[in-house]
Amino acid sequence: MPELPEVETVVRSLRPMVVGQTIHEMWYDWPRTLHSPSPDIFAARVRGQKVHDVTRRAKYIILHLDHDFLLVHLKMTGRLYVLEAGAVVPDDRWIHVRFQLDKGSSLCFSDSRKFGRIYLASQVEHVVKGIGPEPLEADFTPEVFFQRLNSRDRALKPLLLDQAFVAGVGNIYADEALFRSGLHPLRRSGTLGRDDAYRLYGAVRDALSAGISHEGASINWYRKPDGTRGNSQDHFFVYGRDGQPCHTCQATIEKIRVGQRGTHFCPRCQPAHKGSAS
DNA sequence: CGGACAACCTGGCGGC
DNA sequence: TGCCGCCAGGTTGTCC
Repeated sequence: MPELPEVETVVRSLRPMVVGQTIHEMWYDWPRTLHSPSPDIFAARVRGQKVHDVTRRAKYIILHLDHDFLLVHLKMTGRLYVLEAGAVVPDDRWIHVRFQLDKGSSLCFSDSRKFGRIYLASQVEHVVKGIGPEPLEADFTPEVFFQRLNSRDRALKPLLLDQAFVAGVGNIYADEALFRSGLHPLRRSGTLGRDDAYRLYGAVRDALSAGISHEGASINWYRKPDGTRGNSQDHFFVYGRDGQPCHTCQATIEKIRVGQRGTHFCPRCQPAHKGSAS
């Protein structure tokens, strides 16, 4: 579910609520959510540690503690939010982990599909391994992107979804970025010229930035930590718009399968290329 | 290296 | 209303 914009929105919302608070106790009812260390060790080790910052790397939410990093990956349906003491308890039967904070407040991890994972590690790198560049960071330049694209020969859609290639892009923003670039999802990465690559570079960054400015997309499960919805879904060009007219050219948006993932594109704005398989 | 597919899980929705 | 199959924002491991 959550991609870079959604995770970034959660991080920004959570940071002022949990920084400075201490984790006093941990409760859980689905052991597999606690990836590592094992639940009993996890609980003992996290107890008493204070939260100093909340940041993001790729789609991981990172809580900086006294001696460790607490990492949360929301996967498809995970939610992370703070419940203040005395607050109206939400009707949420999918809470699987709770961290008791100061003055009766708690940090809740809810996840209906139970794909989400929580880690406790002394180094972020022990958990986040082999991840590609952050697309919104300064060291990610259009020339670097061009070189990376040309060093591979893969359809653009699955390549953008590959976290080792570029961090944080998921199914929604991959489709949105490809539309913004005018490139077909099946176009082979090795066939891109410098101009194409630079255009895609800008499109990826613009799509992600727009997602952040709209506080993420709430299509189904995603909610901001305060329980409200993001608005990014109201600004999509192609995702979920199959059968509807393209905002740019009025052609009908199509949906195909690429690498087992639903893929939306405009057949007129993103024409097939001799270098693509369709 | 790239592609296909199964797993991990549950809920919502469309179709009959 | 009930049941069934399909779909879903992610990632990992296996096999070819």
